[in-house]
Amino acid sequence: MFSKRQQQIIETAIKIIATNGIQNLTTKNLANEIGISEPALYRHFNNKLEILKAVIAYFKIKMQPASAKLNKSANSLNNIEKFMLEHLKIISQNPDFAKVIFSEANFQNEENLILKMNNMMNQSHKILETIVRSGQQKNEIRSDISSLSIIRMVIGAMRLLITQWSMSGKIFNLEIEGKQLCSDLRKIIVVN
Amino acid sequence: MFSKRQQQIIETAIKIIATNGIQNLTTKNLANEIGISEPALYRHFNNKLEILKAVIAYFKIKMQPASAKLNKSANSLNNIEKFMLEHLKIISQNPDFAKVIFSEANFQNEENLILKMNNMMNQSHKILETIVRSGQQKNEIRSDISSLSIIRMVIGAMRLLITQWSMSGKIFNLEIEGKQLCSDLRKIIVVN
DNA sequence: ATTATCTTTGTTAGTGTTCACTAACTTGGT
DNA sequence: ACCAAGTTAGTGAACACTAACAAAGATAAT
Repeated sequence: MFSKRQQQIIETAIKIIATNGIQNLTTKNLANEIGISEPALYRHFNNKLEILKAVIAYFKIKMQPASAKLNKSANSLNNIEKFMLEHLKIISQNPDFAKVIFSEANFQNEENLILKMNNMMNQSHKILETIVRSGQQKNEIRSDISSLSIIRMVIGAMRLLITQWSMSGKIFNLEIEGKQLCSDLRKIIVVN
Repeated sequence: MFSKRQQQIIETAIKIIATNGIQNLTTKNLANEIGISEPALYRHFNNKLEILKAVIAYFKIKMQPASAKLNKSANSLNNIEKFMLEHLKIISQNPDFAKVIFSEANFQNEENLILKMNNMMNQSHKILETIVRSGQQKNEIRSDISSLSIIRMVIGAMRLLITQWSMSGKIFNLEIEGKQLCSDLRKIIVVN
């Protein structure tokens, strides 16, 4: 899909956005950071927008394993736990992702980028929705609260946790804190 | 605090950010939208950064009433509900806020702006923390889950709801959907 | 094995456009 | 007469991107 050089450009772009903000992602900074000239970038991407699109596609590829590991037949509470922890693990291993991934607003000016970003997010939501719904049917998850609310709590809390981790300068262990959040979420949605 | 003209500049800046993204907040667009010349802006703010600082200060002023209405002696669950609904009400009445308020990443390049934005957010968190802690002490809120997790669920779910509302083009009623989320949150944290 | 050709990937130097901001002047109210 | 708040015209710097050329490696003909 992406050549070695393209991957290097994408990863460097992510690094720049994460450390200095998207305003500092200029062709000049990007080329300097890699150690090539500006026009060399255009041998690998048609324009800057294509680079941003590639960044989003790159996220998608990297995040896919988090959902792939789910086993639909397993206990739904365990699946939610796995869903959360796998996501947190990937973010934890790719710290630069955190700052970029929740800054949808940064891509606001380009219709296509918003759509791509939203699609990526919605994909995760839909997977979680399937788990929650089946959990409620199997009477593993309480049904006196709407599945939509549960999804909003799970994803909302998870995203906030990641944001807090990123904003704090990663002073706490994301996966450990995630496990605490996970077990608390489990307690409140489980059927007694 | 802010003169009439300054307020107009701030509100127009928010409008531009909300509709076209922060990349389109240029002195030219801002001046054109107001109907004055670019240099006229500089009669009211020293530079563009001061305008962005004013935008954040403006949010702070507008959001304050949401916390001011809380009654510390009241039932903590009612207080949480009021906390959420008052916030949603203000966002609902100022739809442009939504797109700007959660785009902290946009201000990433300016140290001071991040700090100001974070302070604003943390203020809300601390107020909610006080409510939750006292609710657990009064045995109105269950204590087998950490207050931190509860705060993350409440604020996380609320922020996600606002994001979804904003991203969807406001196709649903934020306050009605908020009430549903609120009552579900209440059910799961209440002591039975 | 050597030479010729093509393709890929890089370079230097420069384009027009847009940016935030300024100098200097004007107008209108007190 | 003064001062706040506007104007026109223009600044240098930074932006994404391009034209033209150079080097190096792979392929293929001699």
